[in-house]
Amino acid sequence: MAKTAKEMRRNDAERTREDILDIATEEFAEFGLSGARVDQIAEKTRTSKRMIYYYFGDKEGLYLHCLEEAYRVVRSGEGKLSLDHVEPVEALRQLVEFTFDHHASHEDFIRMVMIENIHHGEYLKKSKTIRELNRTAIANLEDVYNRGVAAGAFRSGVQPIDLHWHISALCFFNISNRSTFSSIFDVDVGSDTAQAVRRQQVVDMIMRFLSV
Amino acid sequence: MAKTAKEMRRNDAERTREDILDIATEEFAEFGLSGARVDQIAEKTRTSKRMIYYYFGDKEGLYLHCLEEAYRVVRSGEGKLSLDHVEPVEALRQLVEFTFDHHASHEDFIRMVMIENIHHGEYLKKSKTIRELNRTAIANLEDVYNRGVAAGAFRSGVQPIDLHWHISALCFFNISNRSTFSSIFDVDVGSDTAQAVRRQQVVDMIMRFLSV
DNA sequence: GTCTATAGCTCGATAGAC
DNA sequence: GTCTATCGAGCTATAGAC
Repeated sequence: MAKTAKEMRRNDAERTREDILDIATEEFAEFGLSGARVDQIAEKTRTSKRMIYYYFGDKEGLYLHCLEEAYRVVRSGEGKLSLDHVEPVEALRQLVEFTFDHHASHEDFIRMVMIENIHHGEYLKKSKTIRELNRTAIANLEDVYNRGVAAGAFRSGVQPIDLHWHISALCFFNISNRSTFSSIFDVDVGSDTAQAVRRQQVVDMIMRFLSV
Repeated sequence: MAKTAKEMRRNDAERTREDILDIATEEFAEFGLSGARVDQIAEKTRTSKRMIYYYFGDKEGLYLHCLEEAYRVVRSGEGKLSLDHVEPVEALRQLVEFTFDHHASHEDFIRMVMIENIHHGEYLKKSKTIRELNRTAIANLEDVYNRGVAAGAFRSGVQPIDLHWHISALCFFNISNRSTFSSIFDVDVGSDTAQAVRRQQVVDMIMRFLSV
């Protein structure tokens, strides 16, 4: 079915918005909120600075939209994991490995979260969208954990949110502090072999944390 | 003994430098390298913008000196721990608790490291000083770990640097991602009770990681 | 205190679909 | 005529530097 001219134009508008968001995310992730330059973002898009202000109001509005988009991408990736019919120990292992790999392949997301923490989370606070996106992340984990406790595989008494905290901490730090850690200890913690060891250790650590 | 006029002046100069460094660290830690304002730093010191450029060359030079100073403060704090005559399990517990508490009470340091990671560690790379400061941090840990293995309390085969990585990850993330984590899950992860639980869990996690 | 570059931001206008 | 997406030029404040 042929699109009407109006739809065509709306799609173009939508593509323009997405183009701006993609480029802006790269720039904010690389240089931070204050370091990123609206001029630079505009130059890299196929549109103009005028359109950035037209669609997003100001630099901070653009940043907030980029932050929301970054969370959306990551959580939608997590949503694709279906662990309902996997036995709990194996399910948890898969969940941890997935988080580790996913964070490693979404460095822009990690950097956006770092930057947002530098800003004391003030933009995230404004976004109902992001909070809603994350609620479901805990639900999956809680299900796996509860099944594991019921099966006698995990000790009881651990809060799902605490478990999530530990998984996040290990997988997040792996990317966020790679530069300084490598530099200080003169090792390349990002190398394939180093990452394989790290991945195994993180899984091991979470498993041991839950073992009875 | 009375100081000569020349010594007095040197002390004043030293105090001026330290004053600038202290204020600048606060500003960089709060706003980042690009976000911090030289004007603002100058205004908060008891000296002038002219002196900042006199002592530190430019904004980036000032930033690098602040980064070095932040590492110096933290590592000198760690140096005060003497664990040589404490039995290994207890020594490790103290070391983890110390790291946890120390990071929690030096938020500016955490933020400087976050900011430096956003900059891909490019300034840290330039600083021989910082790398040298950190070498000794591993040595203490290695001694405790080796004694634990010899005593049959820890499993063998763990690299001291990996152990350090895990301790750092958990203690660092606890501060670095506090804002976004609290916001997303509508909990105050920084509250006293939450921190007490977290501290215990982190110790537990490291102990379980090393248990035979 | 002063200089200069540049940052974020805005205005006026236009082309094309209805 | 109206509305929406778009553009280029330019304004104003302020940053780093000396």
